[in-house]
Amino acid sequence: MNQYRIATWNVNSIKVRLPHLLQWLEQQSAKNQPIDIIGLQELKLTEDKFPFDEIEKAGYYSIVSGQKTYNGVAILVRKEALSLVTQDRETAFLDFQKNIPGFEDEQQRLIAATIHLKNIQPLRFICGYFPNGQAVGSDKFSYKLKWLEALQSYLHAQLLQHSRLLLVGDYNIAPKDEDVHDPAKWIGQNLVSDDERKYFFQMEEMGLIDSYRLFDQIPKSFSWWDYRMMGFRRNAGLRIDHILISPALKEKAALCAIDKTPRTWEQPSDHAPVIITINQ
DNA sequence: ATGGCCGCGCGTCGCGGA
Repeated sequence: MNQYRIATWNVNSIKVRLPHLLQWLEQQSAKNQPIDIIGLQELKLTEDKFPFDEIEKAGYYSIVSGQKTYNGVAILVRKEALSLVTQDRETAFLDFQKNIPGFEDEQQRLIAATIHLKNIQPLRFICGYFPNGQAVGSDKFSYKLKWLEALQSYLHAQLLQHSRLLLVGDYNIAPKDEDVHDPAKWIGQNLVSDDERKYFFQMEEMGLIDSYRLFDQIPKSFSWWDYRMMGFRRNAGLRIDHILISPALKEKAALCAIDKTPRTWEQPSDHAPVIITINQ
């Protein structure tokens, strides 16, 4: 059976992490499990500085919404996986969109495109770098909630147009206490507070499914670990990177996993990639 | 021990990250 693998990864600077990205993509291909689409977050550079050529040499087309120093998101698609009619750079990403329509924002946090892979129906792929929020009650937290509010309306409209939709990225929300290494310590804090979790649950009420929880997972599985305090070695992490899928994709989902391998490499991103496997 | 780490920028500390 044909399967496709779709991933998300907050790379925390594409300039610094390009070798890791290329190594990881190569490693997946070598296992005969190539990543067909990947959403990247926290590029921390403008589009003119994005390494399009190196990534294309590795077999991927990219589209980018970049910003100096902060934020920035991209979608990569494996050229070989593209359908015959969308094999060119110009047709690989259809209905390409940067930012949430109608939401004025300097910060580059969202990018979306429709992608036609070989032998399967088109996928609407939305990649988001949700605001961090800094601290509950801060200005940045208000911005986070406004952004989440705008995202809800956008998603509602997108779901009406696209039955096969994925929303991937760094949500900066740990939806449940099982997604938190020490829930008692984190109670009510940024990333975990009810105010932001409410939006995650609203997305689920809209029909979106947290694909990671469709499958058995090891307890205390996380996607981010603080650089400080030996977070990774102590497994003091949070699960804040997610792949939500629309109902039409639920029966097609075969697996969802976090790959901690790149987090063990020298000079890693603080986030690990999350991968969903979709049956044809 | 509530800190400790990173990446970035006209930088050699402050900010943002989560």
